[in-house]
Amino acid sequence: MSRFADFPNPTLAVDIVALSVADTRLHCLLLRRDDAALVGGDWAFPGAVVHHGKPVEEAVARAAQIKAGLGALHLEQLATYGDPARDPRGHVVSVAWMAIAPHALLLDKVTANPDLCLAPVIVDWPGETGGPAQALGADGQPLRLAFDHAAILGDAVKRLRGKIDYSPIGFGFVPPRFTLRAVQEVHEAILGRPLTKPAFRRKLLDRHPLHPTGTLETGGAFRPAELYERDPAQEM
Amino acid sequence: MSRFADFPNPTLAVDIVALSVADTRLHCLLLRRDDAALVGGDWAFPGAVVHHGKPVEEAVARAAQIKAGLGALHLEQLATYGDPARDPRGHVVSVAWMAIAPHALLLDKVTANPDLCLAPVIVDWPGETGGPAQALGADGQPLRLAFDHAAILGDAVKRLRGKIDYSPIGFGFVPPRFTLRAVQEVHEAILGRPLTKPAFRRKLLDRHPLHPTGTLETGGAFRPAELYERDPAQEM
DNA sequence: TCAAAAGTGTTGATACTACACCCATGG
DNA sequence: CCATGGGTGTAGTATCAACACTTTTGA
Repeated sequence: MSRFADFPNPTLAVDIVALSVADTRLHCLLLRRDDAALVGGDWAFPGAVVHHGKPVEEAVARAAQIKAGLGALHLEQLATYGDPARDPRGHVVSVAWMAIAPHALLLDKVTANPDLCLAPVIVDWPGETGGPAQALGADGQPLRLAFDHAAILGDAVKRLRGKIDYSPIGFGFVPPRFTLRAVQEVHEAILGRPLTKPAFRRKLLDRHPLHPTGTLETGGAFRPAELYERDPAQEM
Repeated sequence: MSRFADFPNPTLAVDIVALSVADTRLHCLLLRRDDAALVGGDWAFPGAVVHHGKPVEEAVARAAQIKAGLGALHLEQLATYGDPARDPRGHVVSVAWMAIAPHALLLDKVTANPDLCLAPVIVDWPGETGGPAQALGADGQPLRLAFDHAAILGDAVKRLRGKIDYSPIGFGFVPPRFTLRAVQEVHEAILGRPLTKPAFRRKLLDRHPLHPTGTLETGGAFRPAELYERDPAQEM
Protein backbone atom coordinates (compact mmCIF):
# COMPACT_ATOMS: atom_id res chain seq x y z
CA MET A 1 0.00 0.00 0.00
CA SER A 2 2.97 2.26 0.32
CA ARG A 3 3.22 2.24 -3.45
CA PHE A 4 -0.37 3.36 -3.86
CA ALA A 5 -0.18 6.19 -1.35
CA ASP A 6 1.88 8.16 -3.85
CA PHE A 7 -1.07 8.57 -6.19
CA PRO A 8 -3.61 11.29 -5.42
CA ASN A 9 -6.83 9.37 -5.05
CA PRO A 10 -10.45 10.12 -5.83
CA THR A 11 -12.84 9.60 -2.95
CA LEU A 12 -14.86 6.40 -3.15
CA ALA A 13 -18.52 6.38 -2.10
CA VAL A 14 -21.70 4.36 -2.55
CA ASP A 15 -25.22 5.47 -3.44
CA ILE A 16 -28.33 3.43 -2.72
CA VAL A 17 -31.20 3.44 -5.20
CA ALA A 18 -33.97 2.00 -3.01
CA LEU A 19 -37.01 1.05 -5.10
CA SER A 20 -40.53 -0.12 -4.39
CA VAL A 21 -43.83 -0.38 -6.24
CA ALA A 22 -47.19 1.16 -5.33
CA ASP A 23 -50.22 2.05 -7.44
CA THR A 24 -48.70 0.28 -10.45
CA ARG A 25 -45.81 2.72 -10.36
CA LEU A 26 -42.16 2.45 -9.41
CA HIS A 27 -41.02 4.64 -6.51
CA CYS A 28 -37.53 5.59 -5.31
CA LEU A 29 -36.28 6.72 -1.94
CA LEU A 30 -34.70 10.18 -1.89
CA LEU A 31 -32.95 12.20 0.80
CA ARG A 32 -33.35 15.96 1.03
CA ARG A 33 -30.08 17.90 0.57
CA ASP A 34 -29.27 20.95 2.68
CA ASP A 35 -26.62 21.90 0.17
CA ALA A 36 -28.87 21.97 -2.89
CA ALA A 37 -27.12 24.95 -4.45
CA LEU A 38 -23.76 23.24 -4.11
CA VAL A 39 -24.65 19.79 -5.38
CA GLY A 40 -27.05 20.83 -8.12
CA GLY A 41 -30.28 19.41 -6.77
CA ASP A 42 -32.69 19.30 -3.85
CA TRP A 43 -32.78 15.53 -3.57
CA ALA A 44 -30.31 12.67 -3.82
CA PHE A 45 -30.01 8.98 -3.08
CA PRO A 46 -28.73 8.08 0.39
CA GLY A 47 -24.98 7.52 0.22
CA ALA A 48 -21.87 6.92 2.29
CA VAL A 49 -18.13 7.11 1.86
CA VAL A 50 -16.14 3.86 1.63
CA HIS A 51 -13.57 3.68 4.40
CA HIS A 52 -10.07 2.33 4.02
CA GLY A 53 -9.82 -1.30 5.03
CA LYS A 54 -13.58 -1.80 5.15
CA PRO A 55 -15.57 -3.68 2.49
CA VAL A 56 -17.64 -1.62 0.10
CA GLU A 57 -20.63 -3.49 1.49
CA GLU A 58 -19.97 -1.90 4.85
CA ALA A 59 -20.57 1.54 3.35
CA VAL A 60 -23.68 0.18 1.64
CA ALA A 61 -24.98 -1.04 4.99
CA ARG A 62 -24.21 2.33 6.54
CA ALA A 63 -25.98 4.24 3.79
CA ALA A 64 -28.96 1.93 3.77
CA GLN A 65 -29.43 1.33 7.48
CA ILE A 66 -28.27 4.42 9.31
CA LYS A 67 -29.19 7.09 6.83
CA ALA A 68 -32.33 5.55 5.47
CA GLY A 69 -33.19 3.00 8.13
CA LEU A 70 -33.42 -0.04 5.88
CA GLY A 71 -32.98 -3.55 7.13
CA ALA A 72 -32.34 -6.75 5.27
CA LEU A 73 -33.48 -6.45 1.67
CA HIS A 74 -32.32 -7.40 -1.78
CA LEU A 75 -29.16 -5.49 -2.71
CA GLU A 76 -27.49 -5.57 -6.09
CA GLN A 77 -24.55 -3.63 -7.44
CA LEU A 78 -25.51 -1.47 -10.41
CA ALA A 79 -22.44 0.29 -11.77
CA THR A 80 -19.69 2.72 -10.85
CA TYR A 81 -19.83 6.38 -11.84
CA GLY A 82 -16.52 8.17 -12.05
CA ASP A 83 -16.89 11.45 -13.94
CA PRO A 84 -14.67 13.93 -12.04
CA ALA A 85 -17.36 16.60 -12.54
CA ARG A 86 -20.25 14.53 -11.18
CA ASP A 87 -19.81 15.98 -7.69
CA PRO A 88 -19.04 19.73 -7.73
CA ARG A 89 -17.36 19.47 -4.33
CA GLY A 90 -14.56 17.22 -5.60
CA HIS A 91 -13.73 13.98 -7.34
CA VAL A 92 -16.01 11.34 -5.84
CA VAL A 93 -16.34 8.00 -7.60
CA SER A 94 -19.57 6.33 -6.59
CA VAL A 95 -20.59 2.68 -6.72
CA ALA A 96 -24.36 2.66 -7.20
CA TRP A 97 -26.39 -0.13 -5.61
CA MET A 98 -30.00 -1.01 -6.16
CA ALA A 99 -32.11 -1.96 -3.12
CA ILE A 100 -35.46 -3.66 -3.60
CA ALA A 101 -38.09 -3.55 -0.87
CA PRO A 102 -41.83 -3.89 -0.30
CA HIS A 103 -43.46 -0.47 -0.44
CA ALA A 104 -44.71 -0.59 3.15
CA LEU A 105 -41.18 -1.04 4.44
CA LEU A 106 -39.89 2.09 2.71
CA LEU A 107 -43.02 4.00 3.64
CA ASP A 108 -42.38 3.34 7.33
CA LYS A 109 -38.93 4.85 7.05
CA VAL A 110 -40.23 7.90 5.22
CA THR A 111 -42.82 8.66 7.88
CA ALA A 112 -40.14 8.26 10.55
CA ASN A 113 -37.70 10.63 8.83
CA PRO A 114 -38.97 13.95 7.44
CA ASP A 115 -35.88 14.33 5.21
CA LEU A 116 -36.84 11.27 3.20
CA CYS A 117 -39.42 10.96 0.45
CA LEU A 118 -40.70 8.18 -1.79
CA ALA A 119 -41.08 9.62 -5.25
CA PRO A 120 -42.79 8.05 -8.27
CA VAL A 121 -40.34 7.30 -11.06
CA ILE A 122 -40.96 8.31 -14.67
CA VAL A 123 -38.98 7.22 -17.70
CA ASP A 124 -39.28 8.87 -21.10
CA TRP A 125 -37.69 6.12 -23.13
CA PRO A 126 -39.56 2.99 -24.20
CA GLY A 127 -38.57 -0.62 -23.72
CA GLU A 128 -34.90 -1.15 -22.95
CA THR A 129 -33.46 1.84 -24.73
CA GLY A 130 -31.98 3.49 -21.65
CA GLY A 131 -31.43 7.06 -20.56
CA PRO A 132 -32.08 9.24 -17.51
CA ALA A 133 -35.22 8.97 -15.40
CA GLN A 134 -37.21 11.47 -13.38
CA ALA A 135 -38.59 11.38 -9.86
CA LEU A 136 -41.83 13.22 -9.22
CA GLY A 137 -42.70 15.37 -6.22
CA ALA A 138 -46.01 15.51 -4.40
CA ASP A 139 -47.18 18.17 -6.87
CA GLY A 140 -46.47 15.89 -9.83
CA GLN A 141 -43.55 18.02 -10.99
CA PRO A 142 -40.11 16.44 -11.51
CA LEU A 143 -37.74 16.85 -8.58
CA ARG A 144 -34.30 18.34 -9.09
CA LEU A 145 -31.90 15.46 -8.49
CA ALA A 146 -28.34 16.18 -7.39
CA PHE A 147 -25.16 14.86 -9.03
CA ASP A 148 -25.75 12.36 -11.86
CA HIS A 149 -28.53 10.68 -9.95
CA ALA A 150 -31.06 11.03 -12.77
CA ALA A 151 -28.75 8.94 -14.96
CA ILE A 152 -28.21 6.41 -12.18
CA LEU A 153 -31.96 6.14 -11.67
CA GLY A 154 -32.40 5.51 -15.38
CA ASP A 155 -29.76 2.80 -15.31
CA ALA A 156 -31.53 1.17 -12.35
CA VAL A 157 -34.81 1.02 -14.26
CA LYS A 158 -33.02 -0.32 -17.32
CA ARG A 159 -31.41 -3.07 -15.24
CA LEU A 160 -34.77 -3.97 -13.73
CA ARG A 161 -36.47 -4.09 -17.12
CA GLY A 162 -33.71 -6.27 -18.46
CA LYS A 163 -33.96 -8.94 -15.80
CA ILE A 164 -37.51 -8.83 -14.51
CA ASP A 165 -38.63 -11.45 -17.04
CA TYR A 166 -36.22 -14.23 -16.20
CA SER A 167 -35.12 -13.40 -12.67
CA PRO A 168 -37.03 -13.66 -9.40
CA ILE A 169 -36.11 -10.07 -8.56
CA GLY A 170 -39.74 -8.99 -8.80
CA PHE A 171 -40.55 -10.88 -5.61
CA GLY A 172 -38.33 -8.45 -3.72
CA PHE A 173 -41.06 -5.83 -4.14
CA VAL A 174 -43.75 -7.85 -2.36
CA PRO A 175 -44.03 -9.19 1.21
CA PRO A 176 -43.23 -12.86 1.92
CA ARG A 177 -46.89 -13.71 1.34
CA PHE A 178 -48.38 -12.12 -1.73
CA THR A 179 -51.10 -12.40 -4.32
CA LEU A 180 -50.21 -13.11 -7.92
CA ARG A 181 -51.96 -9.89 -8.83
CA ALA A 182 -49.50 -7.98 -6.63
CA VAL A 183 -46.57 -9.49 -8.52
CA GLN A 184 -48.26 -8.61 -11.78
CA GLU A 185 -48.56 -4.99 -10.68
CA VAL A 186 -44.86 -5.00 -9.90
CA HIS A 187 -44.03 -6.24 -13.38
CA GLU A 188 -46.39 -3.73 -14.97
CA ALA A 189 -44.82 -0.89 -13.00
CA ILE A 190 -41.32 -1.89 -14.02
CA LEU A 191 -42.09 -2.53 -17.67
CA GLY A 192 -44.41 0.46 -17.92
CA ARG A 193 -47.12 -1.40 -19.78
CA PRO A 194 -50.12 -3.58 -18.91
CA LEU A 195 -49.80 -7.36 -19.02
CA THR A 196 -52.53 -9.91 -19.66
CA LYS A 197 -53.54 -11.78 -16.55
CA PRO A 198 -53.69 -15.42 -17.72
CA ALA A 199 -50.38 -15.31 -19.53
CA PHE A 200 -48.70 -13.64 -16.59
CA ARG A 201 -50.04 -16.13 -14.06
CA ARG A 202 -48.90 -19.13 -16.03
CA LYS A 203 -45.44 -17.80 -16.80
CA LEU A 204 -44.90 -16.88 -13.18
CA LEU A 205 -46.03 -20.25 -11.88
CA ASP A 206 -43.88 -22.32 -14.17
CA ARG A 207 -40.80 -20.15 -14.00
CA HIS A 208 -40.65 -19.95 -10.20
CA PRO A 209 -41.42 -22.50 -7.49
CA LEU A 210 -44.38 -20.88 -5.73
CA HIS A 211 -46.61 -22.48 -3.13
CA PRO A 212 -50.22 -21.50 -2.48
CA THR A 213 -50.57 -21.05 1.27
CA GLY A 214 -54.27 -21.87 1.43
CA THR A 215 -55.00 -18.59 3.19
CA LEU A 216 -56.72 -15.77 1.40
CA GLU A 217 -56.22 -12.06 1.11
CA THR A 218 -58.24 -10.04 3.62
CA GLY A 219 -59.75 -6.59 3.57
CA GLY A 220 -60.60 -6.40 -0.11
CA ALA A 221 -64.01 -6.07 -1.59
CA PHE A 222 -65.18 -8.89 -3.85
CA ARG A 223 -63.52 -12.25 -4.16
CA PRO A 224 -60.30 -12.51 -2.12
CA ALA A 225 -57.17 -13.77 -3.89
CA GLU A 226 -55.05 -16.59 -2.58
CA LEU A 227 -51.76 -15.77 -0.91
CA TYR A 228 -48.65 -17.46 -2.31
CA GLU A 229 -45.15 -17.77 -0.97
CA ARG A 230 -41.82 -18.53 -2.60
CA ASP A 231 -39.91 -21.71 -2.06
CA PRO A 232 -37.72 -20.81 0.94
CA ALA A 233 -34.70 -22.52 -0.65
CA GLN A 234 -34.76 -20.10 -3.58
CA GLU A 235 -32.60 -17.03 -3.56
CA MET A 236 -32.50 -14.01 -5.79
CA MET B 1 -13.21 17.94 -1.46
CA SER B 2 -11.87 19.27 1.77
CA ARG B 3 -14.59 17.37 3.57
CA PHE B 4 -13.67 14.10 1.91
CA ALA B 5 -9.94 14.39 2.55
CA ASP B 6 -10.60 13.59 6.21
CA PHE B 7 -11.58 10.02 5.40
CA PRO B 8 -8.81 7.48 4.86
CA ASN B 9 -9.48 6.27 1.35
CA PRO B 10 -9.02 2.95 -0.42
CA THR B 11 -7.06 3.13 -3.65
CA LEU B 12 -9.19 2.98 -6.79
CA ALA B 13 -8.00 1.02 -9.81
CA VAL B 14 -9.30 -0.58 -12.98
CA ASP B 15 -8.69 -4.03 -14.44
CA ILE B 16 -9.23 -4.92 -18.08
CA VAL B 17 -10.57 -8.32 -19.02
CA ALA B 18 -9.70 -8.40 -22.72
CA LEU B 19 -11.42 -11.29 -24.48
CA SER B 20 -11.28 -12.85 -27.92
CA VAL B 21 -12.32 -16.10 -29.59
CA ALA B 22 -10.16 -18.59 -31.46
CA ASP B 23 -10.59 -22.29 -32.20
CA THR B 24 -14.13 -22.17 -30.81
CA ARG B 25 -12.75 -21.16 -27.44
CA LEU B 26 -12.77 -17.95 -25.45
CA HIS B 27 -9.34 -16.45 -24.67
CA CYS B 28 -8.31 -13.76 -22.22
CA LEU B 29 -5.32 -11.45 -22.17
CA LEU B 30 -3.06 -11.82 -19.13
CA LEU B 31 0.00 -9.95 -17.93
CA ARG B 32 2.87 -11.74 -16.18
CA ARG B 33 3.47 -10.55 -12.60
CA ASP B 34 6.98 -10.13 -11.23
CA ASP B 35 5.56 -10.09 -7.73
CA ALA B 36 3.76 -13.43 -7.95
CA ALA B 37 4.55 -14.38 -4.36
CA LEU B 38 3.14 -11.09 -3.09
CA VAL B 39 -0.08 -10.94 -5.13
CA GLY B 40 -0.93 -14.62 -5.04
CA GLY B 41 -0.56 -15.53 -8.69
CA ASP B 42 1.72 -15.50 -11.71
CA TRP B 43 -0.73 -13.77 -14.03
CA ALA B 44 -3.25 -10.93 -13.79
CA PHE B 45 -5.36 -8.70 -15.99
CA PRO B 46 -3.72 -5.45 -17.10
CA GLY B 47 -4.72 -2.67 -14.72
CA ALA B 48 -4.11 0.93 -13.77
CA VAL B 49 -4.75 3.24 -10.83
CA VAL B 50 -7.45 5.91 -11.18
CA HIS B 51 -5.95 9.35 -10.70
CA HIS B 52 -7.64 12.17 -8.83
CA GLY B 53 -9.51 14.48 -11.16
CA LYS B 54 -9.26 12.13 -14.13
CA PRO B 55 -12.20 10.06 -15.42
CA VAL B 56 -12.17 6.36 -14.67
CA GLU B 57 -12.12 5.85 -18.43
CA GLU B 58 -8.72 7.53 -18.54
CA ALA B 59 -7.31 4.77 -16.35
CA VAL B 60 -9.04 2.21 -18.56
CA ALA B 61 -7.38 3.70 -21.61
CA ARG B 62 -4.04 3.68 -19.85
CA ALA B 63 -4.40 0.06 -18.79
CA ALA B 64 -5.64 -1.05 -22.19
CA GLN B 65 -3.40 0.98 -24.48
CA ILE B 66 -0.11 1.52 -22.70
CA LYS B 67 0.17 -1.70 -20.78
CA ALA B 68 -1.46 -3.99 -23.30
CA GLY B 69 -1.28 -1.96 -26.49
CA LEU B 70 -4.97 -2.10 -27.36
CA GLY B 71 -6.62 0.44 -29.62
CA ALA B 72 -10.27 1.25 -30.12
CA LEU B 73 -12.45 -1.71 -29.18
CA HIS B 74 -15.65 -2.48 -27.40
CA LEU B 75 -15.38 -1.61 -23.71
CA GLU B 76 -18.02 -2.34 -21.10
CA GLN B 77 -17.98 -1.89 -17.36
CA LEU B 78 -18.41 -5.18 -15.52
CA ALA B 79 -18.54 -4.56 -11.77
CA THR B 80 -16.53 -3.16 -8.89
CA TYR B 81 -14.63 -5.42 -6.50
CA GLY B 82 -13.94 -4.00 -3.07
CA ASP B 83 -12.93 -6.75 -0.65
CA PRO B 84 -10.15 -5.20 1.48
CA ALA B 85 -8.27 -8.52 1.30
CA ARG B 86 -8.40 -8.88 -2.48
CA ASP B 87 -4.99 -7.22 -2.86
CA PRO B 88 -2.47 -8.34 -0.21
CA ARG B 89 -0.53 -5.11 -0.66
CA GLY B 90 -3.34 -2.90 0.60
CA HIS B 91 -6.96 -1.89 0.11
CA VAL B 92 -7.46 -1.49 -3.62
CA VAL B 93 -10.99 -1.27 -4.97
CA SER B 94 -11.04 -2.24 -8.62
CA VAL B 95 -13.54 -1.44 -11.34
CA ALA B 96 -13.40 -4.35 -13.79
CA TRP B 97 -14.01 -3.65 -17.46
CA MET B 98 -14.52 -6.11 -20.27
CA ALA B 99 -12.81 -5.44 -23.60
CA ILE B 100 -13.89 -7.32 -26.71
CA ALA B 101 -11.57 -7.64 -29.68
CA PRO B 102 -10.92 -9.80 -32.74
CA HIS B 103 -8.39 -12.48 -31.90
CA ALA B 104 -5.80 -11.28 -34.43
CA LEU B 105 -5.68 -7.88 -32.74
CA LEU B 106 -4.85 -9.31 -29.32
CA LEU B 107 -2.46 -11.82 -30.84
CA ASP B 108 -0.42 -8.99 -32.39
CA LYS B 109 0.00 -7.40 -28.97
CA VAL B 110 1.03 -10.67 -27.38
CA THR B 111 3.75 -11.29 -29.93
CA ALA B 112 5.00 -7.73 -29.43
CA ASN B 113 5.13 -8.03 -25.62
CA PRO B 114 6.65 -11.14 -24.05
CA ASP B 115 4.98 -10.42 -20.70
CA LEU B 116 1.53 -10.91 -22.22
CA CYS B 117 -0.27 -14.12 -23.01
CA LEU B 118 -3.61 -15.10 -24.50
CA ALA B 119 -4.97 -17.95 -22.44
CA PRO B 120 -7.95 -20.19 -23.23
CA VAL B 121 -10.75 -19.73 -20.70
CA ILE B 122 -12.48 -22.65 -19.01
CA VAL B 123 -15.64 -22.53 -16.91
CA ASP B 124 -16.82 -25.37 -14.71
CA TRP B 125 -20.39 -24.21 -14.27
CA PRO B 126 -23.06 -24.77 -16.88
CA GLY B 127 -25.39 -22.20 -18.44
CA GLU B 128 -25.71 -18.99 -16.49
CA THR B 129 -25.05 -20.31 -13.01
CA GLY B 130 -21.93 -18.24 -12.38
CA GLY B 131 -18.73 -18.78 -10.47
CA PRO B 132 -14.99 -18.45 -11.01
CA ALA B 133 -13.30 -19.33 -14.28
CA GLN B 134 -9.86 -20.67 -15.15
CA ALA B 135 -7.29 -19.59 -17.71
CA LEU B 136 -5.11 -22.30 -19.22
CA GLY B 137 -1.39 -22.13 -19.91
CA ALA B 138 0.43 -23.48 -22.96
CA ASP B 139 0.71 -26.85 -21.21
CA GLY B 140 -3.04 -27.05 -20.70
CA GLN B 141 -2.74 -26.60 -16.95
CA PRO B 142 -4.67 -23.80 -15.20
CA LEU B 143 -2.65 -20.65 -14.59
CA ARG B 144 -2.40 -19.17 -11.11
CA LEU B 145 -4.32 -15.91 -11.31
CA ALA B 146 -3.52 -13.11 -8.88
CA PHE B 147 -6.03 -11.25 -6.67
CA ASP B 148 -9.68 -12.17 -7.27
CA HIS B 149 -9.15 -12.30 -10.99
CA ALA B 150 -10.55 -15.83 -11.35
CA ALA B 151 -13.85 -14.55 -9.94
CA ILE B 152 -13.77 -11.49 -12.21
CA LEU B 153 -13.11 -13.71 -15.22
CA GLY B 154 -16.07 -15.86 -14.26
CA ASP B 155 -18.28 -12.79 -13.97
CA ALA B 156 -17.14 -11.64 -17.41
CA VAL B 157 -18.13 -14.95 -18.96
CA LYS B 158 -21.45 -14.85 -17.14
CA ARG B 159 -22.16 -11.36 -18.45
CA LEU B 160 -21.28 -12.47 -21.98
CA ARG B 161 -23.51 -15.53 -21.77
CA GLY B 162 -26.36 -13.43 -20.48
CA LYS B 163 -26.35 -10.93 -23.32
CA ILE B 164 -24.88 -12.74 -26.30
CA ASP B 165 -28.35 -13.82 -27.46
CA TYR B 166 -30.04 -10.45 -27.70
CA SER B 167 -27.15 -8.03 -27.99
CA PRO B 168 -24.80 -7.39 -30.91
CA ILE B 169 -21.80 -7.81 -28.61
CA GLY B 170 -20.71 -10.96 -30.43
CA PHE B 171 -19.73 -8.89 -33.46
CA GLY B 172 -16.98 -7.30 -31.37
CA PHE B 173 -15.07 -10.59 -31.63
CA VAL B 174 -14.90 -10.58 -35.43
CA PRO B 175 -13.33 -8.16 -37.94
CA PRO B 176 -15.53 -5.61 -39.74
CA ARG B 177 -16.09 -8.11 -42.55
CA PHE B 178 -16.88 -11.59 -41.37
CA THR B 179 -18.51 -14.85 -42.32
CA LEU B 180 -21.64 -15.99 -40.50
CA ARG B 181 -19.76 -19.14 -39.53
CA ALA B 182 -17.20 -16.98 -37.69
CA VAL B 183 -19.96 -15.36 -35.66
CA GLN B 184 -21.40 -18.79 -34.92
CA GLU B 185 -18.04 -19.93 -33.58
CA VAL B 186 -18.00 -16.89 -31.31
CA HIS B 187 -21.41 -17.77 -29.92
CA GLU B 188 -20.43 -21.41 -29.46
CA ALA B 189 -17.27 -20.41 -27.63
CA ILE B 190 -19.15 -18.11 -25.28
CA LEU B 191 -22.04 -20.46 -24.59
CA GLY B 192 -19.79 -23.50 -24.41
CA ARG B 193 -22.01 -25.68 -26.56
CA PRO B 194 -22.53 -26.35 -30.28
CA LEU B 195 -25.31 -24.55 -32.14
CA THR B 196 -27.17 -25.73 -35.24
CA LYS B 197 -26.22 -23.82 -38.34
CA PRO B 198 -29.58 -23.05 -39.98
CA ALA B 199 -31.21 -21.81 -36.79
CA PHE B 200 -28.22 -19.67 -35.98
CA ARG B 201 -28.03 -18.09 -39.43
CA ARG B 202 -31.67 -17.15 -39.43
CA LYS B 203 -31.72 -15.74 -35.93
CA LEU B 204 -28.63 -13.68 -36.61
CA LEU B 205 -30.00 -12.26 -39.87
CA ASP B 206 -33.41 -11.45 -38.31
CA ARG B 207 -32.07 -9.83 -35.19
CA HIS B 208 -29.32 -7.69 -36.64
CA PRO B 209 -29.14 -5.58 -39.80
CA LEU B 210 -26.38 -7.33 -41.73
CA HIS B 211 -25.41 -6.71 -45.33
CA PRO B 212 -23.78 -9.29 -47.62
CA THR B 213 -20.82 -7.58 -49.23
CA GLY B 214 -20.78 -9.68 -52.38
CA THR B 215 -17.15 -10.61 -51.80
CA LEU B 216 -16.18 -14.05 -50.63
CA GLU B 217 -13.84 -15.46 -48.07
CA THR B 218 -10.38 -16.28 -49.45
CA GLY B 219 -7.75 -18.81 -48.54
CA GLY B 220 -10.03 -21.60 -47.39
CA ALA B 221 -10.33 -24.97 -48.97
CA PHE B 222 -13.76 -25.90 -50.34
CA ARG B 223 -16.58 -23.49 -50.96
CA PRO B 224 -15.83 -19.96 -49.74
CA ALA B 225 -18.39 -18.25 -47.52
CA GLU B 226 -19.76 -14.80 -48.22
CA LEU B 227 -18.45 -11.90 -46.14
CA TYR B 228 -21.03 -9.81 -44.30
CA GLU B 229 -20.77 -6.47 -42.60
CA ARG B 230 -22.88 -4.75 -39.98
CA ASP B 231 -25.02 -1.75 -40.65
CA PRO B 232 -22.56 1.10 -39.92
CA ALA B 233 -25.26 3.06 -38.06
CA GLN B 234 -25.60 0.28 -35.47
CA GLU B 235 -23.69 0.50 -32.24
CA MET B 236 -23.12 -1.99 -29.47
C1' DT C 1 -16.08 -36.52 -59.50
C1' DC C 2 -15.46 -36.47 -54.69
C1' DA C 3 -15.07 -34.39 -50.10
C1' DA C 4 -16.18 -30.73 -47.33
C1' DA C 5 -18.30 -26.73 -46.17
C1' DA C 6 -21.90 -23.00 -47.64
C1' DG C 7 -26.45 -22.10 -47.71
C1' DT C 8 -31.84 -23.18 -47.97
C1' DG C 9 -36.49 -25.51 -47.44
C1' DT C 10 -39.62 -28.08 -44.52
C1' DT C 11 -41.60 -29.96 -40.61
C1' DG C 12 -42.74 -30.83 -35.87
C1' DA C 13 -42.66 -29.10 -31.28
C1' DT C 14 -42.90 -25.48 -28.12
C1' DA C 15 -44.12 -21.18 -26.15
C1' DC C 16 -46.85 -17.26 -26.04
C1' DT C 17 -50.95 -14.29 -26.84
C1' DA C 18 -55.63 -13.31 -26.87
C1' DC C 19 -60.13 -14.28 -25.91
C1' DA C 20 -63.86 -16.35 -23.68
C1' DC C 21 -65.52 -18.29 -19.87
C1' DC C 22 -66.54 -19.83 -14.98
C1' DC C 23 -66.00 -18.99 -9.83
C1' DA C 24 -66.41 -16.62 -5.43
C1' DT C 25 -67.57 -12.85 -2.63
C1' DG C 26 -69.74 -8.30 -0.70
C1' DG C 27 -73.41 -5.65 -1.10
C1' DC D 1 -78.66 -11.55 -8.05
C1' DC D 2 -75.45 -8.27 -9.66
C1' DA D 3 -71.00 -6.10 -10.04
C1' DT D 4 -66.24 -7.01 -9.65
C1' DG D 5 -62.08 -9.12 -9.47
C1' DG D 6 -59.97 -14.09 -8.99
C1' DG D 7 -58.84 -17.94 -11.63
C1' DT D 8 -58.93 -21.43 -15.81
C1' DG D 9 -59.61 -23.54 -20.56
C1' DT D 10 -58.88 -23.23 -25.46
C1' DA D 11 -57.45 -21.99 -29.89
C1' DG D 12 -54.57 -19.36 -33.14
C1' DT D 13 -49.98 -17.65 -33.96
C1' DA D 14 -45.20 -16.80 -33.86
C1' DT D 15 -40.94 -18.76 -32.70
C1' DC D 16 -37.49 -22.19 -32.68
C1' DA D 17 -34.80 -26.56 -33.34
C1' DA D 18 -33.74 -30.47 -36.02
C1' DC D 19 -33.21 -32.77 -40.31
C1' DA D 20 -32.70 -33.29 -45.07
C1' DC D 21 -31.39 -31.31 -48.99
C1' DT D 22 -29.04 -28.50 -52.76
C1' DT D 23 -25.00 -25.63 -54.11
C1' DT D 24 -20.28 -24.44 -54.72
C1' DT D 25 -15.54 -24.81 -54.59
C1' DG D 26 -10.51 -27.05 -54.41
C1' DA D 27 -8.14 -31.01 -55.16
